[in-house]
Amino acid sequence: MAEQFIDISELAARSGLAASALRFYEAEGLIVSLRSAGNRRRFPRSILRKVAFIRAAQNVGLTLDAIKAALGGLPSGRTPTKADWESLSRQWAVLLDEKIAALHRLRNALGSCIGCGCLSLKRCALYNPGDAARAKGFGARYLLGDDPKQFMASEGEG
Amino acid sequence: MAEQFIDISELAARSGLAASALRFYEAEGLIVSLRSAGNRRRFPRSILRKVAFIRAAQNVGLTLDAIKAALGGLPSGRTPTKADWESLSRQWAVLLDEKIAALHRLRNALGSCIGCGCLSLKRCALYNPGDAARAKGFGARYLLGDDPKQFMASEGEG
DNA sequence: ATACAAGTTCAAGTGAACTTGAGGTCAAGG
DNA sequence: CCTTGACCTCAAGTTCACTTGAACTTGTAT
Repeated sequence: MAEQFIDISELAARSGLAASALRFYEAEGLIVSLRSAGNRRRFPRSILRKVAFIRAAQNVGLTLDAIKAALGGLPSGRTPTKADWESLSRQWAVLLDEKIAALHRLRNALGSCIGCGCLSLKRCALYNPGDAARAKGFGARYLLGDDPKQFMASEGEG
Repeated sequence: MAEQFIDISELAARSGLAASALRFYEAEGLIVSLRSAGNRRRFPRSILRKVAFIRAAQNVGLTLDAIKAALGGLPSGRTPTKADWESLSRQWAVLLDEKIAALHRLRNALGSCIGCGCLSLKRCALYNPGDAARAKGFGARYLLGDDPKQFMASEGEG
């Protein structure tokens, strides 16, 4: 029933992305297209899945380069197989869990902050999650899920 | 005991930001500094709180412009008061809840995806959260928390 | 046949958030 | 006094993910 291929405008409409973005993705090697006699792009329907995949990965915080690398093992025409999905999904799930945990930390800090009287900043969870700053550089970054490298590096300071 | 003011290198160390980033923030009007006789920046200790505030806001997804606007009501030297914190914290809590919810949707989709056999893509939650695509443009974007405007605009299509 | 929307390529521009570099100043140690 | 290194300013460069514009071709409707 449905056409085998879709053109860039339909892909744009169905994916919610601008045509220019899709051309950009193709230029970057994230997606591939066949061409019509008149050189128009013809995308197989499976491209929708791939684009959804790309957007999802982006939302998990991956760069387009990283996504390309993740898809890189696949022969150019191929869309992700079940195994590809499984392995990538597991990796992403970990990233997502980390992101969610970081946001929860921030959310909770914010919750206690709302009624805490932040002007007595010694006790403000958002300002400083531990208690007083025991190590230099141990500010809100830990709370935000950033790599607390200074903290790790200078333990036993205060 | 502690000095009243800190210099840019200490602020950089304690906040985890590069000095160049802090100068940039100052140029953008997000933070303010006094100057020593020799024109070096002298930050009051409360700057740490303000920087933490900025980073937290950024992590919630606000742009520096938005953060500046949020802090804009404050007279230039002032750090956020309890009332400021409360109102901003509430706004952020909402944003955070939305972000967390979006990530949970993605996480759950991913969870069911891991074992779902994505090649039968009709049933893949990540590919299409509803069931079949009822409306054009209703791909992963809804799942990702993006504004599903096309969906809203073209109801009653499929 | 003509018009015109929608497609094409390629180069350049955009905006956010910084970083880097050039060229100069200042404070502390030997 | 002199060097060294941290600081200063200002302009320009960087990265990411696209968008925009110019110049041209194609497909469709009248």
